[in-house]
Amino acid sequence: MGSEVPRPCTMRVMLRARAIPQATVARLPLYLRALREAAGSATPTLSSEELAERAGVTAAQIRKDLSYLGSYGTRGIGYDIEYLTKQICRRLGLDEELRVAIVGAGNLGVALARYGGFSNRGFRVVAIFDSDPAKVGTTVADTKVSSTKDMSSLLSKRRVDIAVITTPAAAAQWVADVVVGAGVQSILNFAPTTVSVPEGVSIRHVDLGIELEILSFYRRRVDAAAAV
Amino acid sequence: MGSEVPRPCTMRVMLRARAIPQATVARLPLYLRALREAAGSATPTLSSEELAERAGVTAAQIRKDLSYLGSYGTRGIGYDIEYLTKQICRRLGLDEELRVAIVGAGNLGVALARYGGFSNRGFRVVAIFDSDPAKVGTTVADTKVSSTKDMSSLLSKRRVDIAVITTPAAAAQWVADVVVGAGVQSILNFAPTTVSVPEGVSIRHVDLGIELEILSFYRRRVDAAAAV
DNA sequence: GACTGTGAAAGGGTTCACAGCT
DNA sequence: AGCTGTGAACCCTTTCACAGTC
Repeated sequence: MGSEVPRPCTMRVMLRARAIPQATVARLPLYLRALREAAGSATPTLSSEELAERAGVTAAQIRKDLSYLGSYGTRGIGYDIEYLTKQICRRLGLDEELRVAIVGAGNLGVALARYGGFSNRGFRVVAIFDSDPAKVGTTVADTKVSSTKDMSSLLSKRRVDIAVITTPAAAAQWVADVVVGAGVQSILNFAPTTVSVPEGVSIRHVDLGIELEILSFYRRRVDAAAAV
Repeated sequence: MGSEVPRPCTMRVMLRARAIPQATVARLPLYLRALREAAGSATPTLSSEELAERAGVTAAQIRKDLSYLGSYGTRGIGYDIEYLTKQICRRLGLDEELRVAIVGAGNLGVALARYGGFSNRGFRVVAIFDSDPAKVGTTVADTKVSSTKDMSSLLSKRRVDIAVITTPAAAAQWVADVVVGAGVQSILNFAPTTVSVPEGVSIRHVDLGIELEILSFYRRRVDAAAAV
């Protein structure tokens, strides 16, 4: 995954609780996913070791990470699946529905709009935009595609929390500027280019080509290992 | 960024050159992208500061990272765009075409197959698989969709380097097992579940829901900042 | 006995600051 | 003068090991 989020100074904002390290924040959703998978299992509790196994990290890591949230486990027993799930959700701000807009109704944009993983995780796609007049007015996954000309007004009217950019690289910075101008403070960028945003706005980058290029590097190393 | 790649021990394999830190490897593709964007510019060279600006990192970081590759810059001048591009490509193993298979011809799989960013970056989609008989035989982006039953044989016959998993979560582990069994050593997993692979196989995870959940956390923090 | 929570130690990664080249 | 390359300092993250609790 590509990513950059908080300036160190943004973190210092947290006054009350222990600050949660970035690295931990990035893993909490992983634990959440593992907990949901485990929700149907026989026992209502889970040890750090079992959770670690499911999430693909070490048990010590789990315990350390969860300790930043508070003491939600029981010594000698483990963690209550349902309770821990609720606590992590709360800490991630997932206890209220988050409203998502997708900008760019190309293949990827449409794929994301139809992606089932959003709705059952508390996200709702409330707007889809495209600059192509032929696409404007069509319906994708129960949502009408709007013109990018109307972005500014519609973004605030529909109270969008997160904007997902799936336009070509050339349009990405412009889209980000408009979106930020409309008050959106969180952006997920799939366009293969660097996008800059003002202080206080969070942006994460996902570049499919980059993921493949990183794999390419380690492929070579593996070959070398085989050759030794 | 979702991801896990090399056990620490895998790194120790490198005998000849200075080992390149993981964090640096993950940034090299970023520099590559920035260099390509700068390729059309007036000057044939670029300072670490200019490159940093384009890639969204600090100049010191650029210099440190590039120093792991060798001394490819010129003091007082900067880096030659074309030469540096070539060197990074070589180090990432991108000087030969890499052959990609996509498993799962749903919305996301099709979007990826059609994604232009692959071909112009040296990747070639040579196979697409799906378990749905209705999809098998159809053509997506000039490639015939094959049955997942034929994966094992086709993966080796077509010399696939990297497998991309875009199936539902329930099928992901099975797909990974088959793919690894066929000799593929690099996997990019989009299924929202943890997949385990044997030592020596590289896997990276991209989970769209997780990216949104991470953004959700920092959204809260930003609100807190505004409130202070 | 089993398992969590956490200080302390170890390990990586980033930033600094400047020596060294052109 | 301008900019790279790099040891050293700093900071963040992970791992260890064990005290604390059920």
